[in-house]
Parts: sequence; structure tokens; C-alpha cells
Amino acid sequence: MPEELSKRYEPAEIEQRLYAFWEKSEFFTPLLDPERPKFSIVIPPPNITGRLHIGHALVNTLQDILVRWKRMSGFNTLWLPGTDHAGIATQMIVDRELTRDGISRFDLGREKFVEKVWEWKESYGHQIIDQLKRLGASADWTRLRFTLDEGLSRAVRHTFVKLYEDALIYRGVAMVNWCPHCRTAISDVEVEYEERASKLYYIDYKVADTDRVLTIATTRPETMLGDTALAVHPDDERYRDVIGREAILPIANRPIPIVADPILVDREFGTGVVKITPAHDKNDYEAGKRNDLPQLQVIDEGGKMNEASGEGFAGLDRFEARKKVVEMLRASGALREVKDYTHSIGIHGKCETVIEPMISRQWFVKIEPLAKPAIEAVRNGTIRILPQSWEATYFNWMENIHDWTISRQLWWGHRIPAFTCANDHLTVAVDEPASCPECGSKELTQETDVLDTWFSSGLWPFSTMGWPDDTQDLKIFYPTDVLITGFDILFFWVARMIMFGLRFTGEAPFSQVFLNGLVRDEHGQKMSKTKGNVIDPLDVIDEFGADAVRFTLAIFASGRDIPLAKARMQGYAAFANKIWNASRFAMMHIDTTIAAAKPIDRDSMRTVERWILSRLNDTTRTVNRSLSEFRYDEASNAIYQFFWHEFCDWYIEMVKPVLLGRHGTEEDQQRAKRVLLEVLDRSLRLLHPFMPFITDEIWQKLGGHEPSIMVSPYPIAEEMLEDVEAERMVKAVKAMITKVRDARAQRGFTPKDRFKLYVRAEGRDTTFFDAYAYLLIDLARLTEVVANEDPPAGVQHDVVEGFTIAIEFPEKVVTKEQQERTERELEKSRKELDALDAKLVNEQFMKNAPPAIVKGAQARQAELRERIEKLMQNE
RNA sequence: AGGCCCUUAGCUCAGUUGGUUAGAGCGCCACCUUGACACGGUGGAGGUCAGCGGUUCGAGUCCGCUAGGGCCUACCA
Repeated sequence: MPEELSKRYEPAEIEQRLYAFWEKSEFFTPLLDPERPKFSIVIPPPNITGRLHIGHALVNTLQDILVRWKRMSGFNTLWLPGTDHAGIATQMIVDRELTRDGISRFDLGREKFVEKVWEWKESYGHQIIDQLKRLGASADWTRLRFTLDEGLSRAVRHTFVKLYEDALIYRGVAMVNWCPHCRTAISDVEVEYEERASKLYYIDYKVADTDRVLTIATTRPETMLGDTALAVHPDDERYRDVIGREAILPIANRPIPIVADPILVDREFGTGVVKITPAHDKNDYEAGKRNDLPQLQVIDEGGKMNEASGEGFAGLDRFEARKKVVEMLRASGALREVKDYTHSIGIHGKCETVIEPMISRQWFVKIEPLAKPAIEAVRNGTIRILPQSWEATYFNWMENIHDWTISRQLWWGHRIPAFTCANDHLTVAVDEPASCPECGSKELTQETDVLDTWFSSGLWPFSTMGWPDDTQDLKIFYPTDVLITGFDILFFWVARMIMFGLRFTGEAPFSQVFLNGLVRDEHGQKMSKTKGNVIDPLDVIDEFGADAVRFTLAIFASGRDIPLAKARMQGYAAFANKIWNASRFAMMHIDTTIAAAKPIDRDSMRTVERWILSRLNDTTRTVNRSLSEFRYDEASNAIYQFFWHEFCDWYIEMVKPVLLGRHGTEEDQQRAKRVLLEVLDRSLRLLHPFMPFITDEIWQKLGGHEPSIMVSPYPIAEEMLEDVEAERMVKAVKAMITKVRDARAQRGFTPKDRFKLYVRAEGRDTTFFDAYAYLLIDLARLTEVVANEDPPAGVQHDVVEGFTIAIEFPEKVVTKEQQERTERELEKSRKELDALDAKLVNEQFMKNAPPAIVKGAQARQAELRERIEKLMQNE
């Protein structure tokens, strides 16, 4: 006998207790059994600096649903969790803490600082993991990894050395994206472009030894201090005569050459003359190399003007310098014009600082040889990216990919395993060599730069399993099956994992990638603190329960962006309560446990029982199919509709007369209890991946074979449970009941008022009425149901699902609204019939349409004719 | 500039390979404290599927154009 439940579902206590139970029971840890079919997935490692936001909640809910589904479906399932050291972000946080204490990291020195960051990590780095647990994430915490762990660090060094030996990593001087705030180089993908309102300054440059003046346009006048040439298009008639001459750089009064460059200069744009600053602009850098121009750096690593920028400028911030340059130009009359101008500028996403292009010595990955097989893997279907439209984006990026700047001038991260000896010989090795292999020098210094964080996360699917060692985990769980992550890190992370995975393990690290959309607010706006529309997952878990939050995220997750509203969570919290109460009702009647229940004798079942099992079966099929296609929305919606609107609204109501002893035999009641338990049990198991807490709480009380629903088998659809006849019959009964309720309401009667119903079902077995009259009486609240008998004159007829029905109301109270509605319905039916009539005499239709469609149309035609006829009799 | 996506009920969205009467949640209106649940029940209103054209026996669904919106990529001074 199951225990009783409280009247309302209270998630807080239950969630905590159950999660502890699951974890203690080691349900999250798979077996080391290579014989069993496996399912594996790795978490997109959240930054240790992170606090669970709604995006994390989404991506981890989606993973957990998949993982719980697969685990219950018999797969030896591993969800491998971990965190990312997040180089810049973490360093910034600890930096800020130091600033608060009045010191800088430079006061501490590198070693002490890194120690400090580790301390910070120990104190705060697990916060996000605890928060994932609140969501119900069933990851195997015994395998928790961190990108800076010794094991993963070794994998990183190993990779670096391999790539270096294969000449795919090189050190070189090039123009990179430099963040003056973080004082480090960053890669192309880390630069975000923003449209900003700015100014376009037109500046006059005098041509030496002539009267000519050339006007150039620039958005960055301060960089003119580093100009080393002007450029025009070689075919531009206007400027042909000045090519090869010199221009005088205003302010600095320096002569600079005027060169011809067809690549840099667009004749149509601006004045057709361009200033060239090879040290502070990507295009100019290239143009400088083409034209053999000197590179004059005028801005330093902190974004301040340096000595070379000239007297009065050195030490000035680049934006201050801009103002000063403009002032001076204006004063000297060289500033011809200033126009408003909107253009996109590069920003460092982490700190919002405007990127300064700089020439510096960095480490790079030669990416093309890695990209090629990665493109091929997606092209030939080894890896599928879903929704598929992302594949185009992937190809577009991979085919135009640039070398990857992997060195960072930070202290927190994987220090590049490159060593330079006193004689300047470079050695790259996994472990620090005792002496220089070339000259034997013992004076070795390690490269101070660290690696881009994404370099280590790019190895995540296999570094976390123990690579480069040949471990059990790798043998059993690699490659993984699916990767679920946000589309915003397709380039940062997914592409790099594919490249590294193929290169180092010879296998694609996963066969499917599901990219989920962005969580937005209810009006499709991006969530942001300034807009005040941020939904904090921890708050809503407190408010509505983790199950409701998960379900809300799931029911929207089709791969598109998710418009999230608290109202929806409230709705699904209500759903949880509905589940709770339906179970409560069931438990009031069920007198056995799942484990002790006898198998159902299917032959003895009545139509409504066959119907609900048929519906459940269909739902089961939909859920399994949808989940295999990442259609979380479809899957969750199917269960929701089934549970609430078929099981609760209809089946429970239909079974009440039997359960409460108003109808049927003792045997009927026993069977009804058994079916009720069966449907509840299977529904809960279907629901479990979406709503793990409430389902387990109830299910454990129902006494299953296993200690928890999460280790019980997931339902699969069975062919034999489909029952077309039962579905048709119940559909008709439901329609009749609805019709009666509607007619009653339209006439202004309340549910207490009971009437007599006449049903005409020509040619049907009258046992139908013996079997179902009680349902009509009970659910439609009738006095009696009379079969195949004419009602007294004046009683109105209607036709429902092939049955003619008539309700005997005490008097003909037909309101105006009622009359109008009937007329509207009649009109609609006539229109539809006209269209059908036309269709069915159309030879083309009869010839081309499939027989089932034609048959359907004919049946509909017959029904409409009868309905119109009956409705007209009423008038 | 190139690419991708979107436009269906008041709001937010589903709608499989074209096929009977276009659905859901919330919101709205009316009624109901019926022995699981008022976080509930019952019934109802509400849509020329952005517009135009085409293919087809048949188009929300396929094709083209137009309008509006979003996203991504790109070195436009």
C-alpha cells in the first residue's frame, strides 16, 4: 500500500534529499564494462569564475535529459563533467581582488600570483558545480576534471610538442589583436565587432615641393603619428602625378612617400587617398609589407602613446591623443572636415576594450592542415551538426580560417613548454630538459606566455579521459556520442575539438553536435543586467522547483532561441502539482506496489482501458523518436498533453465511476486499479528525464523493482498496444460528452441540471450503450441515455462523430447567441460541403489523390450532409 | 558585401515527406468550491498562416519576387 501524499507538491526538501540519495547510490557512475552498449557525452566545461546563468541551465538540462533517457534505455552512460580555468576571466577577478587590497599582481610576482589564483579556485571554483547539482544534473562527479589539472596539463604539453614537431605550431612576428587592458594578444574569434557612432576626419597632407594638397579620411587620427606613407590607386587619374613623390606628415612634419597600392585603395571611397600606419592597422600592415615601408609603433602595450609618437604625446592614452591630434590639426588648418560616421570596431569581448592591432612576437597554430580533415568530417557525415543550417556557417568559417594566435601574455594558464638556453637555442619539450640539446647549456628559461584557454578545452573530449595514455575510459567511452552546446562557441570550441580530435585520436570526438539557441526574455530580447530582464536559474528553482525550470527549458528547445517567461515556469510548476495530485488520487485507490502487481490480462480490458494504453503507447513512441532527433520541445509537449489532457482530464474521470463503486463489478474495479497503476508508472518513467525529482519521489512510493526510477527501464512503444477501434470509440464518446456540456452551458443551465439524452446509432451494436451509457451519464451529467428511440417533438438534434444525439431540455431556452452560433456553424458546414462536393466531382482529384484521402473526403461529405440536414430540421 | 534564419490567435511559439475541420501554453469571456488538484474543472470567443505571383487535383508547407525583423561572417580607410 503506497503512502499518502501531501496536498501540494513542495519541491525544495524533496530535491535536496533525492539528489543526495542518487549521488550516494553512485547512479551517475557508469560501469567499466566494454561489452555493454555505451553512451557518452562531455560537458561544455563552465568557467570556474562562473555562476550558473540561464544559458548553463539550458545546456545542462538538455544534456541531463539525454543522459537520463539513455541511461534508462539500457546504455552504460557517462556524462563527464568539469570546469575550465578561463585564463583571462579568472586572472581578471583575482587581479581585481588584489587591487582592492591595494597591490598589483606585479608586486606579488608570477609564482605567488598563480598560487593566489589556485587559492581562489579552491574557494570559489566549485560553486558552479554545486549549482549544477541543484538542477539535477546526473553527471559522474567522481570523474570531475579541470583544464589545469596535472593530467590535462600533460595532454596540453604533449599536444603542443606534437604540433611543433609537425611544424603546425610556429613562433613568429605578426600583427595580432592586442587588448591594451588585458595586455595580451587574443585570437581573431575573441574579437567582437560593434557598430559605433564615430567621426571621420579629413586631413590635408601637403605634397613636398608642390602646391598640391592630398586629403585623406581617417577614423583614427592619432595613428597618423605612426604614418609611414600615403597610398593612392595606381590607375587613379587624379593622383597619378603624385606617385613617387613625398608628402609632409602634419604635426610631425616628417616626409613620407606616396605609393601606389591597388589592393589597399578603393578609388570610390572617401578621397581616394589613404594614410598608411603599418604598425597599427591590419590592412596597413599588409600594405606596408607590400611596399617595403618601415613599421613605426607609436602606441604601447597599455594603449598609451610611446616615445616614438613625439614630444607632447608620449604617455598619453590613445583616445586622449586623438583629441590632441585633432586640436592641433584644427589649429594648423590641416583639418579640412569632420563627419559623423558609423562603423564597426573591434572590441575584446571579455573586457569591452577597443582592440589595438599590434605587431608582436607570438605563437601560432598553422590551421589549414587541421581544418581540412575537420571540414571533410562534417561534409561526409562523420559528424552531423544540428540544426543542420549551422553546417553552412561551419564550412564558411573553416574554409576561410586564419592561423590561430595561441600565446597569451598572462600568468594564469598552461605555460608554453618552450625553453631557451643562454645561447638562444629553442627547445620544445613535454618536460623541462636538464640542458640544451644543442649546446648543452644548463641555463634554460621557459617561455613566459601561456596558451589560449581554448587550446586546452579543444582537447576536452579525450584529455578528460586520460589521453595521451591508453586508458580504460578512452577505450570504453571515446569517441563520445553527442556534444550539446551553444552556437556561440561553434568556432571557439566545437571546431577546435573536431580538429584536435581528428589529429590526435584519429577519430571524430563525437558524431553529433546539437547547438542550442540563446535564452532570451519573453519578447525575444537578449537578457542583460542593464535591461533588468535577467532570469536567475537559482531564483526560479527556489520559486518553482528544478523540475518546472527544466521542463520549461525543454519544451522550448528545438534549436532556436528560447523566449523565456516566468509565467511559463509557473505553468509547468502547476503541471508538477498536477502530476502530484493525479498520483495522490491514484494512490488513494491502488492497493499494491509496482513490484507486486500482477501482469495485466489484456484480453479482459474494456475499451477505455485499451484506449488509454493505446494513447500512452503512442506518446511513448513520440517521446523516444523526438529525443533521438533532439526535439525536446516535441517530446516534452507530447507527455504534457498526454498526462494532463488525456490521462487526467479524461481517463481518471472515466475510471472514477468504477473506482468509486458507482459502476461495474469487483473485477472491473481490480482491473481499473491495475491499469491506473500501469499508466502512472509508465508515465512517470517517460517523464523522468525531464522532471527527475517529482517523478522519483512518487515512483519510489509506488514501490518499483529498482531503488530509484532513474535506474528503471525507459518505456518503449509496443505495437500490440495500439488500438484503432478503441481510439475511435472513445473519441466519439468524448465528443458526445462535450456536445452535451456545451449545449447545457449555451442554454444557461449549470452542471447540476441533468437531462435525458437520446442517441441514435443506426447499425451499431447496442451493447455499445450497455458499455458506455454510464460514462455519458456520469461525465455529461445526464439522467439517462436512451438508444435508438425518437425524442419528443421539438427536441433539437445534432450529429457528432457519426452519432445523432438529442438532449431533452425542459423548455426550449434558446438564446440569441445560441441561435447565431448554430447559424454560423451551419454556414461553415455548408461552405465546407460545397468545397468537398466540387472536389469529389473533379476528375483530376479523383485520379491523382491517394485513395485514403478520397475516402476521407467522402466520409466527411456524408457526415456534413447528415449534420446539415439535422441542424436544419431544428429550425 | 556574403551567408543563415524568421514573419501562423492579443502575447510566445508548434505545424514532420504538400492531403480531411491550422494546434499548444499564457491571456480573455462565461459557468462551477463535483469526494486528486482553484497551481483546479467545464464550455466558449479569437487566425483571409506578412504581401504578390507561380507549380499542383490540392499550398501554412514547394519555387520566385517584395516588405519587415533577427543572427553570423568580413581588413571598408
